[in-house]
Amino acid sequence: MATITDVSKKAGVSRSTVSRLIAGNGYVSDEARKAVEAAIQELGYRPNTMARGLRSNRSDIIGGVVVNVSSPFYAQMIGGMQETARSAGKSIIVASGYADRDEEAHAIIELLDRACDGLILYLENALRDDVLEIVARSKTPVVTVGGNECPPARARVTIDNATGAEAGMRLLLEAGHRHIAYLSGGTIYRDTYERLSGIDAALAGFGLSRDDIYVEHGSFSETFGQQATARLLIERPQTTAIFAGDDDVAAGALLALKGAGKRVPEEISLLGFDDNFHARHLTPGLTTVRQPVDEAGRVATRLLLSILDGEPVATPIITIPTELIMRQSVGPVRSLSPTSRTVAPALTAS
Amino acid sequence: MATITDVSKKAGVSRSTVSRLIAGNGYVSDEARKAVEAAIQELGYRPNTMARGLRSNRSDIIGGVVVNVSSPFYAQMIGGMQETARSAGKSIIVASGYADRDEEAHAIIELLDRACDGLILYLENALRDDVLEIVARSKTPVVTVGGNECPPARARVTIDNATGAEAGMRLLLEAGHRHIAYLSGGTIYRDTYERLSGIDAALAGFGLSRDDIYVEHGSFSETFGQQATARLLIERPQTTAIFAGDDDVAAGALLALKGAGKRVPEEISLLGFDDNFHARHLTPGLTTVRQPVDEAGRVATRLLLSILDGEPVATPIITIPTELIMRQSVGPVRSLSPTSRTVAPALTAS
DNA sequence: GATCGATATGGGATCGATCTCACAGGGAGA
DNA sequence: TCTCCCTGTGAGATCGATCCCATATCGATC
Repeated sequence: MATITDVSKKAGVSRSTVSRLIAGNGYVSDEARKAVEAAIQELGYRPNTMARGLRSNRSDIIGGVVVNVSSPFYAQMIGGMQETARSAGKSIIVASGYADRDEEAHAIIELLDRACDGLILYLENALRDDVLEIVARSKTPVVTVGGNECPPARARVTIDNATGAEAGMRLLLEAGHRHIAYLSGGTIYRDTYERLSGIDAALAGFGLSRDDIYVEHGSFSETFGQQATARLLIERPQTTAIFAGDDDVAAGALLALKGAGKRVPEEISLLGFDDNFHARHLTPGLTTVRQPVDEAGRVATRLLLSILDGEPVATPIITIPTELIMRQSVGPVRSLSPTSRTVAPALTAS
Repeated sequence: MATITDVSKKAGVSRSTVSRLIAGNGYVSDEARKAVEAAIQELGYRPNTMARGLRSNRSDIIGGVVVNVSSPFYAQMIGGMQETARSAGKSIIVASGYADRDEEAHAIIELLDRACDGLILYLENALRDDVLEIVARSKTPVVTVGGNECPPARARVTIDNATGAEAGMRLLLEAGHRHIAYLSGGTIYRDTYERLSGIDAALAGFGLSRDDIYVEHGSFSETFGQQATARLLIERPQTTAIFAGDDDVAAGALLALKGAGKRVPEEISLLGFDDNFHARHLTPGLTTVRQPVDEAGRVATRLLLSILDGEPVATPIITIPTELIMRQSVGPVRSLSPTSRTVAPALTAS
């Protein structure tokens, strides 16, 4: 591979001049510029990233940690990150934290070793103390997405769980539902509490409180949705609507409902959260609160890029709005004859 | 950050000794080893990746190009790659090629600029000539996955499309179907032809040929599946089974079938290909040919790692077997009374 | 006792860029 | 004319590791 010295020799200038031209700083005469550009072209010269990085202490690599790169949810976020990073000439290395504190620690340290210019973290646990110190010492700027708060972060991107959950709950209440079950996710997540506060707000708007609905905590998984719903059908048969903590929980709930021969939404309404990849493929299509996770990835990356450019971060917390996606799984309550056959509810499909 | 010189000073040895210890080659006395290890511990020393890379011309980064990192299909593959690479102490940078020749070229060049030790490519187009030359000149080993052949590749991992398609078609034939439509993907993919050859083989086993079924070429998309199926229902109402080019096509087909009030599998059977993320979430669960794409990612990475270790590549082409996943969308043909209500077919659910 | 190989260590060149500093020429203003 | 600033260029130090080579010690073998 050609080096900068080869280029400088061919162009009859010094390495410094070539370097200045490439970096776009300092003075370069038109004559020199042309000669160097021709030499670069002819030799097919590409600067050595390592040498540059060693000297300038920049790698042009952004590190990302998500729960699991294989999951469609995070894949979307990574897509958003990559798109944005690419337009700034940076690449992305992602690692999985597998929702495990030590795995997350390992992933972060690995990324720091790679001299990432900055980190975007979607963690499920608080940072281990030793890692916290290492991150701080490295002075690598950090932006977090979703999840819980994380001390070293210079900025945080969250999705507006509260308003999303509020809109979802209001949808159910406006459809006349009063026997509502909320199958929440795990209690270790900030998301969970934010959503609950939104639910409270919606309930309050109808003169109700959380005591007027049934709330069960579990995990963000299909299994939980299925098991909790199966239990629910036996213990609380009066339930007319289920609000699932996320679409996985909703998918599980739907399996249980179908298994019990319940028609959705005629007999029971089902509302999800996330707008996962498969939400629109469920039957009936799942009405859900969309979390624009790709947008979160883009925003987080943009934030990090501007921090790297030395721009002051105006708003250290950016909240991304959710969106209610209307499909077919929520319908009006049938209070008098809950098992009677009804026409499909008049909600817009998407 | 502490450097190797700091460590050597603290331990009272030379940098060379520290370097030898870390690299694990050359001789280091027990005494020196202990002193150095203590110093490393105390200073929290971590070798500078850039400096190491510059000198040794290794980055410990593997570059990957897939069609689209956001897609669940490729996310799975990336997960497999990452898992394997991690255990060898390497990281992965992935870029999207968006099935566009120039985008793919751009992605590859970007990865080469990052001095990736090797590349894993899942491309949809032949490499641009100039890129081919650059890759060759860089001597970076390349492993390709799926898709078409790619000249610079030292090894290739393919998924056994032919056998998979053969097994799928045989399933339909054994269930008694004779009016079969195959909604194929795009004609630019090698996959397409491999699957067709498998289909031919299955047909031959029943004394039939491709002329005895209906084949339509389109693209690997839900839209194609939906439109082609809608057309099919009008123009070839005798069809009793649809074999979709992939699960997206199948999802589209299912939408069209439901839209037309057709019951699956009672009135018409539907078979997919891939075992996409949402295959099991469709209703009915989609019987499909599983492409173990995560395994392909793992195998490709393992191959690349052994090439990087200088091991001779015994088998330059590795074929990964597919697997028939039995769910509920394929049933026996109802030749006499195609619209009569039937019980669910006796196939194993998964 | 000389030779040889294995063990152990350090010195210094090197990878390919960036970046600071010194310096030169030329035009403007005092 | 002298000074000062702007433009333009190159020499050389530097980043933090690796790696080749020289050297030293020690025990075994002839």
